Amino acid sequence: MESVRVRFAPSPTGMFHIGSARTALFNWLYARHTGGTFILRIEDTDAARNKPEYVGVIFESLRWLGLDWDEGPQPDGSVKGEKGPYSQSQRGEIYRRYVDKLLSEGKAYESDGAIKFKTPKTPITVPDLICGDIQFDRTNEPDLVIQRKDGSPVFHLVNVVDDLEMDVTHVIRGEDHLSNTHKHLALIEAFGAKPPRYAHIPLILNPNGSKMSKRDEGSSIQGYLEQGYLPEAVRNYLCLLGWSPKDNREVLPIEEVVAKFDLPQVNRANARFDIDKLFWINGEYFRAATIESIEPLALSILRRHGVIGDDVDPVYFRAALSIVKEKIKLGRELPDWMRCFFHDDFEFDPEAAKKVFTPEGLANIGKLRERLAGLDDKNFTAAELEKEFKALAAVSGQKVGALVHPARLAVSGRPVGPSLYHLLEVLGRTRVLSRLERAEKKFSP
RNA sequence: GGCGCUAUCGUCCAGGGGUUAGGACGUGAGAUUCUCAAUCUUAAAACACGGGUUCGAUUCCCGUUAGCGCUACCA
Repeated sequence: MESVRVRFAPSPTGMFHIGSARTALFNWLYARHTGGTFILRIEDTDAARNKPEYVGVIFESLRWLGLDWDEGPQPDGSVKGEKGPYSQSQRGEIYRRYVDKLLSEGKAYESDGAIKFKTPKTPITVPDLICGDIQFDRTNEPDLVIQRKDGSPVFHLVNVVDDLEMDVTHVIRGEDHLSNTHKHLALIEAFGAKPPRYAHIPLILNPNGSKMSKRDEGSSIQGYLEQGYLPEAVRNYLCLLGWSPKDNREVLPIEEVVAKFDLPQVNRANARFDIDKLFWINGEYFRAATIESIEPLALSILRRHGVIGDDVDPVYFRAALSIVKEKIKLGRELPDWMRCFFHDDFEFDPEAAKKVFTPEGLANIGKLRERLAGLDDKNFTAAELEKEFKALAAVSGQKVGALVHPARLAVSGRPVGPSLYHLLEVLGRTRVLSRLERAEKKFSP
């Protein structure tokens, strides 16, 4: 049995589409499952749309998703693999050779300056690992342009030639190519070569069922990166679009997907993109993540939003992050939740202030301040603070919530947040006491 | 228009000739908690339609409809 060789062949257009990400993922999964080779090839034949510098977007997106490739151009400028070059813009000579071969054998001809391939008009069967055998009646199939008037080769030609030259054994690609595959098979036959196996995976659609295009909301991988999604979560979600572990589980480690993944069980129906489910999966990963693993993400988002600068006390930062992390699902929520740890000049939620900073609420803040002032720095811990709150509630005959809510708003400006006792501990005695006093003065009539 | 693919809760995914058609997200209700999140309990929610085949079809076959794709000197 020959070793599996699959390829992912994106165009450097400047954005990395979520559908491309899934195609790359399924290729990668199949390569890793079979112990085969995953090739990255750059399809940059369309000079008008592609820019060399955009190749970096492809590298970054693949690496962010954890999809490593065995052959192809590398981010450091080197090239791995013996079947290169891996950018189509550098393979012009190879394509010309194939076109000449067709020309000299009378299988192609010139027409208005372009070169056309004489498409056979007989029926053909396209065998597909996911969709099964599909028949195409080619009686009315027009001849295929394989080289433009300007001498550049078209997609169908380069795609087929590259797959042949790179010894690709399995072509795993979007279903939008299914109806094109008979053309590729015809070309391969004309070259006298053995075709790869094909597997067409269904498309990702918008929530409304339309095709997800570049401009659609949520179609760009960079968008997820910027919003603070975790790559493992995005990857996990993508695995579930068209594939299933069949045991009703949703969150599962990639190693397990690699072990179980196979082509015949890939679903044949298009899937709609469900951002709510991705959000939920991200929350699962977020909560399970260690502080160390999300710290870089948190630092970069908070810096980008001006919540912190370059000099942050790492111990204080981690303490704050660890109590906030339990409450949120997405990195993007961090700035709002963490501002109060690093800034005194926060706004008070006006609605909450109206509701909580009542005369009673403010009186409670005063009582709290007196009571908490009795604690020293060493005793300013969540456990001790909880005791104090409960004791004060007991002596004043109130529910502890009557103390908690004004206190939270006074120290953070927000009606929601992490566990209050932990919040107070992390903020520390000095900040807490001065903020309690400030709120008391500011909101007293 | 022609050709191709597809069709199970709103969405994603199981299932499969006889099932109370299962799980997850989301939604509703309740419990718990200092808020929120989480967690727990619970509810509503689907086999597109019409013909066959069969004792029996959501499952197999055909058709219809709908969605998507291809039909470029785009990829």
